[in-house]
Formats: sequence, C-alpha cells, structure tokens
Amino acid sequence: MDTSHQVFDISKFKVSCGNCSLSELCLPWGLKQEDLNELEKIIKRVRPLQRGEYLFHAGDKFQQIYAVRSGALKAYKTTEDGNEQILGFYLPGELLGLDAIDNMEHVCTTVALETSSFCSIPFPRLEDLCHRIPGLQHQMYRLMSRELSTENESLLLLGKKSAEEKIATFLVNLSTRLHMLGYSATEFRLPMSRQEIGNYLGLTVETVSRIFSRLQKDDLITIDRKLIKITNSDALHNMCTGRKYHIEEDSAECT
Amino acid sequence: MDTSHQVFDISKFKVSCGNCSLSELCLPWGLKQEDLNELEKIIKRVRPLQRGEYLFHAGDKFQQIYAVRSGALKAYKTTEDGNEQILGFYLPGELLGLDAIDNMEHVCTTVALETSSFCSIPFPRLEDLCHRIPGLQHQMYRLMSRELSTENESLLLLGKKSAEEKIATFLVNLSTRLHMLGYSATEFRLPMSRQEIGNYLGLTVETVSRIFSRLQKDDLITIDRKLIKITNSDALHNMCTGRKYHIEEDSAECT
DNA sequence: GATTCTACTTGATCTGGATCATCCAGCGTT
DNA sequence: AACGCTGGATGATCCAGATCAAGTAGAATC
Repeated sequence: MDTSHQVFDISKFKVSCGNCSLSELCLPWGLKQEDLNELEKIIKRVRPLQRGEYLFHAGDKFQQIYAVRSGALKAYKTTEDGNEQILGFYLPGELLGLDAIDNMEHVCTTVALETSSFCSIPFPRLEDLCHRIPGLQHQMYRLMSRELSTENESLLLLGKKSAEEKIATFLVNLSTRLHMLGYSATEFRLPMSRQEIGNYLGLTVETVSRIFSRLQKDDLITIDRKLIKITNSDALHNMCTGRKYHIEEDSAECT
Repeated sequence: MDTSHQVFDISKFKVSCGNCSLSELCLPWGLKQEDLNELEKIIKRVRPLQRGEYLFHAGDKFQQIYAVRSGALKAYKTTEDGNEQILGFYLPGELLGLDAIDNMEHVCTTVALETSSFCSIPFPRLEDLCHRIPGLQHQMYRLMSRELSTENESLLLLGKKSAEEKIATFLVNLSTRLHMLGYSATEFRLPMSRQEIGNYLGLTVETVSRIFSRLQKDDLITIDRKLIKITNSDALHNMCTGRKYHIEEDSAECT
C-alpha cells in the first residue's frame, strides 16, 4: 500500500489493543471489552525508532512504560569505567521501563537493534486505571513477576553455565520467544551482533564466534551471517543443561 | 521477659505495622493510619524458622508473599543437573515470593540462614486491598520495581566483574543494607558460608577464601570466621568498580 | 569495479580462576 | 582430653575462555 504521499503523523493512529496480535502476551491479556476500551484511551503509539535510536536513557525521568509492537531492542547499563553491560533483549509484546518505578527514573538505556515501533502508556494514568480494573492490576503484577523470573533465569545463566551452555540457552530462548510470536522456531534472523550476544552472556566476540562455528560443524545449527537455522533442536536443548548431545564420546566424534 | 511456661502460639500475636521498625522499608511505606489498619488485618506472623528450615520450595503453590522480619535467608534454584544457584540473600524488610505471581507457583526455594521470622500476606487479599488503597498498590509496584533493579545490578555483577570486584561489591552491598537496618556498616556477621557467597557470585569457595585473605592482608578488612570488619571503606568501594585502591603500584606493595 | 569499512572468523598464546590435594582450627561428642 | 567433623585456608597444577593478532567476506561509498 502506498502511503508515501501523505504526512506520517503517528499520533493520529488509534491504538486498538483488541485487534493487536500481541494482546495475548501484552498488557491487555484477560481484559473484558469495556476495560480494553478504557486502556486504549490512555495508550499512544510513539514514533518508530530506526536502528541505533534510543527509546530512553539511564537517568531519564520515568513517565511512560513502553510495549514493543515490532522490532527488537537491547537494554543496557553503563558501568563507571565506561563499559556496557547488556541486561536483556526485548521483542514484541514485552514491556520496557518497569524497573524505573521505584526511583521514578530509568536505570538502564534502551536502544533499537532494528526498526521498531512501540506503544507508550503514561504510568500515573495506568496506575489509576489499574485501580478501577482489577484485571489490569493483576496483569501488571503478572508481567512484573514474569520479568523477575526471567532475570532469575539470567542469573543462573551467567553464574553457572559454560560458554557453550550459555550460547545454546540463548538460542533456545530466542527461538522460543519468536515462536510464541508466531514466527518459525527453527529459522530466524538474529537482531543483535555477535559482540552484543557476547556482552550479554559475559563472553567475548571471539568465543561466541568460535562456538557458533562449532555448533555448525556439529550440525546443530546452520549460520549464514545473521540467519540462524536450528537443525538439531533436541541436541541444542540438551546442551542448555550441559548434557552430552552425542550418544558416545568416541563414536560421534568421527565426521 | 519469661514466656517459657506458656504455649507459644505465634498466630495470637497481633501484627502491628505501625510499630514495626521496618515499616519504612517494607510494604506499609507511605500509608495512612487507617490504611495501615486495613493492611494489618490481613497480615499474619508465621512460625519462625531455624537455620536450614525452608520457607517455601520451588514448585510450591503460591498463596502468600512473605516479608522478612528478622534473620536472613537465601533464595536459590536447583538446576537440572542437581546444582544449586543462589539468586540472592534476603534481609529484614525485604519481600519474598514476588516472582511467583506469574505462574502462581514458586520458582525458587527459600531457606533460613539463621533463626528468622516473617510476616505472611495472602496475595489475593493483598491484591484486593491494593484496589482500595492506591498507596499500597503503588508501594507494591515500587517494591517489585526495586527488585528488578537489584537483579539488574546482579547481572552486571556476574557478567562484567572480576572475582575481586565481585567480592568487594558483595561486601559493600551487604554493609549498605545492614546500615539501612540500623546496624553498623563497618562491622557485621556474615549470615552465609563462604561456599554460599561463592555460589552466588559464580566463584569457588577457594577463590572466595583467597580473596578474603588478600583483602585482609591489604588492610581493607579484618576477618574472624564470620565476623567482618571493614577497615578501609574507600578502598573497598573503589575496588567494586575495578579502580586501583593503592596510589602507586610499586610504592604501595611494601607491607 | 576498486576501495574502504565493519562485522565476523580463525589461529596462537596467555591467565584468572577452577580443580585437586592437603592442612588447619574450632567445636560438639564421648 | 582425645576424636571426629565441618567449614575454611592455602599451595600446586590445569584449563576454559580471554587476549592478541591476522585474515576474510559483505555491504556501502566512490
């Protein structure tokens, strides 16, 4: 469809959670139609971001929470010595900024990894609405609770797993989330660089690269630049928990 | 006071958030007296736990959240290969179980590191109350948000820091939290073993032990078994971010 | 279609922290 | 007071992953 001849004023678009394919994953989950209408009134779309553009910075005043509509982002903190630690990657349906409620300022920086669009929800109005809509309050608790569990998993990932296990877990996790969004679980494009994967997992680029190569050599995955194809899902899943993926050490090593 | 001759029925104790020294850190923060009364009605004390007793297990049905009144706990996950990953240590005023809201079952196991007491709050009733008391809802969001920030910090800790930086950060963090509770920031008892510190930080006991010894040799701390005394707080703080704590490499190395 | 740039790959070497192996100190038992 | 027992300290060695150092393949620019 051709929209190039008209001015693009995103705020004119009415947000329709009811028609949104993400509503099952996102804030509106479990709401009645009348409550949905209320929610839609306070939600706005914001201007889409291009790769490299920031949604918010650490230290920014907290006013909105954001829901990813499309695209992908990373959230990171900058350490005092100027290094960056990536805290997580965000895909459609996921909420951003929840960790800012406590101090009313953002604690991490979020930047688009590819062209991405968002809904923004003014937090004070959301809080107010939660008041009148029990289901919405409950969903907020659920989503915050889920993020806590996710971060628990990340702690386990960073604390206990070997480089190989980290990469396998990372791929399986991404695959699962993409699958929930209706994409293929076995064939997808990595929205982030090797550098960023390494940073997130506490590994160097070189290690990430080497392990990708090894996984490919062992026929668990196929890689073409950013394109990943999982060719032996069972083996990859086993690798997440450190279990051996070949039947016998000696018989499987022969090419 | 002598209570040894009477049956100890903890549920008979009326909970009084208004008089609780932790109320500024805990759920009641910012509530009006009348709202406090409402909250007090649904909060119960539970039987204190001895060292090694469990508050809840991963997989348990989620019904209550718990506030630590006294003592200390660890929360951990058991990996599929039977290992334990400690996710955090909890001190008075901190809430337990918030990560269970999403799936309505606990995702980690919590166990007392020393004799500890708790308040329990039935979550459905709390949710209901949050409805009627805006301040309480807000405080719930704040506390969950704070836990998200805390976990962010832990990710940074595990992902980027060296063993020495991890230990320093761990000690400073503990010191800060104890200080907020009114205890000394420079002299305290570690409620957990070296093993547990290592597990939490992604290090082995041996490394923890070695670094404790080194910190002592360099006069940053004094250790006697579980008793820690921070003798050079500035240096310890600097160490958290990897900055050098001695003026010059060569001049400071002389004992 | 040559040139630069950037993200990635691959090899060689190094090292922080793990692993293995004792040893030790405090403390509850008998 | 002797005896285990448990948690912690310390030394020797090892190795996974970091660091250093090239090389390469696509995409973007000229």
